[in-house]
Amino acid sequence: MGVGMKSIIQVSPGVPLYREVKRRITESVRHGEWPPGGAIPSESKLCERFGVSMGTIRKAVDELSAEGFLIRQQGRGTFVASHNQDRYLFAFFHVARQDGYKEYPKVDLVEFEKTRGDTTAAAMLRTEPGARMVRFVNKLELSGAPVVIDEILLPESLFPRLTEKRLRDRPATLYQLYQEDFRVTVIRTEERLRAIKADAFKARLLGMKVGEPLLQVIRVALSFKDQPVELRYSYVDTRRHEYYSAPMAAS
Amino acid sequence: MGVGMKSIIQVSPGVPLYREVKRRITESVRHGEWPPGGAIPSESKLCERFGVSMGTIRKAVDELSAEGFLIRQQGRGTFVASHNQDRYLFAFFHVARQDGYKEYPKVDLVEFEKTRGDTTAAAMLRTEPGARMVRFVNKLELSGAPVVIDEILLPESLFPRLTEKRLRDRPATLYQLYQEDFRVTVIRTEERLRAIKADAFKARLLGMKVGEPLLQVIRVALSFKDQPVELRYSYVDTRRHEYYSAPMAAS
DNA sequence: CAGTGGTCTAGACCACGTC
DNA sequence: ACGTGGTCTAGACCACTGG
Repeated sequence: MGVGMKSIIQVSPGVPLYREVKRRITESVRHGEWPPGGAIPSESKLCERFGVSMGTIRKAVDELSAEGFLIRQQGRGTFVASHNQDRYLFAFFHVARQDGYKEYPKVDLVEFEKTRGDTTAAAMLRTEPGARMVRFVNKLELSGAPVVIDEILLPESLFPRLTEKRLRDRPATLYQLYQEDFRVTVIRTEERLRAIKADAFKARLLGMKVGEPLLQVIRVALSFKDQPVELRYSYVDTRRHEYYSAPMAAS
Repeated sequence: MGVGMKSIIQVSPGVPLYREVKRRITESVRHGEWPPGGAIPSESKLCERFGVSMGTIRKAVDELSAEGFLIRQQGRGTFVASHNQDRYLFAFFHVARQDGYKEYPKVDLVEFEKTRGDTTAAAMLRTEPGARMVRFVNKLELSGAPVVIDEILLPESLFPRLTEKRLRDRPATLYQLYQEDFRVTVIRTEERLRAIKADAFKARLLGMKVGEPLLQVIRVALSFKDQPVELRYSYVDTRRHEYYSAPMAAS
């Protein structure tokens, strides 16, 4: 049938239709039309809505679901990914025991303050230098023993009125809290790793000697359009645990 | 048109056609019909060959190219990924200077022996315990200073007659050597990381003090069907460099 | 059973590379 | 001009989920 009838939606020349469909779907989610965890319209409904054919809808939804943003379930529908789901419990937590056993950590808030980001933090979070930040430190225990310290920096502009109390209420995961309380959805992360010596503060919290090796993970969490939303320094005691890197594909 | 005419290729019920097409394409590459770096037949040719429609071919090639196994180039054709390409130089080398500068390391072979794998190595490489292995150690220099030590274990069954001389000839990358000399193609890797103390051997090679923190990367390289083909222990001096983890998607 | 996503077809035109 | 992959259409049947 070739190009067929004209589509309802307009795109600049050179922009594929399915990209515009992807953009519109993410827009609708961001604007709250379809909440995290909820279903989006069926593929045939989306055809009508956007005036494009099934194949185009499928290509758009295929990619969004490969990016982890939508979740398809045959026979049920397509859902907006939510951090409030089992599948997310270990998606961003990569520490496991050396024998491979994975468990979810018990989290304790040990510090909380409002501060201003230094130049490094401002650069990594793409805020102006000296922007207001929320800074807090969590201690993570596995099988009752402390294994990880997380130092977390959030731009206050994205997380207004985040309180110490809210963090002490033990949200299932931080990224779920970001999503539900602040409509900030973490899509992916970038990480850099180093081996460092434990300082007095970390050694005390982790029950190790000063100077012992510690795995440092510098993580930037990114939302839509690669906007950085969280800077996190993790310190992992790898005497009995390991850090699992995501599988590296050849591409 | 619905199910249309019957396809030439047969599949067990429940196995999608495009999966069978994927399997056949990888088979043809593995059997040497289309060499790494070479072009595979055009999509229309593949339609005839497999007796399926373009859409099905495209879905198969889409996935193989997302897995990094094929490379599409509009207007030119589709090629079998080869480790002998610029894009691969940093695909599996994740160490960069702290300011983000990336360079390709100068490699020196410092040990080479034929040995037998211990139980750990045998388990990770899925060989029988005590299988013959080739073991060698490389020292990697960046900007003239040693930064990484690689200890590499290969099952001799996959790499027969690999000689010390061949490794000293400075192949562009090891994975290129595996591919060209032994038809072993690395598709992806799995990595686990720890922070450890430098021992005397590593401290000497890296020009650091014994006991200084060192990043250990335990990597298993996998080929088709997730067959493990290489076990590598990397030790990275992260005083001036960092280890970049692959981006973590939400899925 | 009706509705969803999953697979598949047989075409068409477009954008790009090469000659 | 020609062949490649990239996009898109308008359908069809299949497999699964839920009432």
